[in-house]
Amino acid sequence: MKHYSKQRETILEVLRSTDTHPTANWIYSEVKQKIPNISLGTVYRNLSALTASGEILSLNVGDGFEHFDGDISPHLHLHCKTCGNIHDLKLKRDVISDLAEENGFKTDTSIYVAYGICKNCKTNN
Amino acid sequence: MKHYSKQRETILEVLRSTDTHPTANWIYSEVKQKIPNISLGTVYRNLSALTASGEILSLNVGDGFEHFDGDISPHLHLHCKTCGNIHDLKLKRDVISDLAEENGFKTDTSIYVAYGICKNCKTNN
DNA sequence: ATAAAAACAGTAATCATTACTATTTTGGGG
DNA sequence: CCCCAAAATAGTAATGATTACTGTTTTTAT
Repeated sequence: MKHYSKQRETILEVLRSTDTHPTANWIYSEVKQKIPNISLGTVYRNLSALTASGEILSLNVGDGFEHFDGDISPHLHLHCKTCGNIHDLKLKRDVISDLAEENGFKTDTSIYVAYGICKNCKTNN
Repeated sequence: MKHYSKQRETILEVLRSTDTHPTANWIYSEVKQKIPNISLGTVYRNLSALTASGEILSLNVGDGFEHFDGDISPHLHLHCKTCGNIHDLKLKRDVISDLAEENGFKTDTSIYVAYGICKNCKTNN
């Protein structure tokens, strides 16, 4: 097990303790409660490093923000255009990645985003 | 069939004539050859409108640019981290969207991106 | 033909992200 | 324990893709 800086460990903790797919800025404000003088640049740098090493996922749903996900198991992201939330749907198998591999593409990460309206928003409107 | 402005029609033509998943700026420079005084803002505005109406897809692979796709049939996007190209892989059925619908999420668009190394780059390195 | 609405060109502003710099922390020998 | 080089950090400045704004032109409906 690698040895991380306190900053990186706290960033990972914070990210893994939520399923809200937060932005860098949200993570920054959370981590700041534990490390008050942490820099926003440090948050960005560590999130980039963690993404590059495959420990977390980076997700872009087209709202102008990069979102991060501490759950790297294969799952769908359902982005509701009404409430704006990103819901998860676990997959038994990463069927899309399988398909890519069958066609000669060596995958290391796969991101799925479906856009529409979630169950909650459908029934409440 | 709706009546579009010359600008919007040209933007659609340009986008549909390529499978390179271009950026707004690339589309702008192409359309400029046909409409020399078109404004970059016009390109952005029309791409947004076309995306909102579902006539084209907006795609974000994490390179800092928004990419656009004139092909709205279900397919994977394979983003090669070596050559940077986005390759397409056609799907017979939109299995992921089906799964989302089965779970109560009403989809209108689904975007799939797999990250890795494409066939070309694998054999040439 | 005319007026209201929509789209446009051109330009200015925004702001999430990245780059930079001086300082601090870390880890490995000796 | 002490030294030094490498890595990480805090704080701040810069970047640049995208959006917003404004005055003008084009379209649409009556």
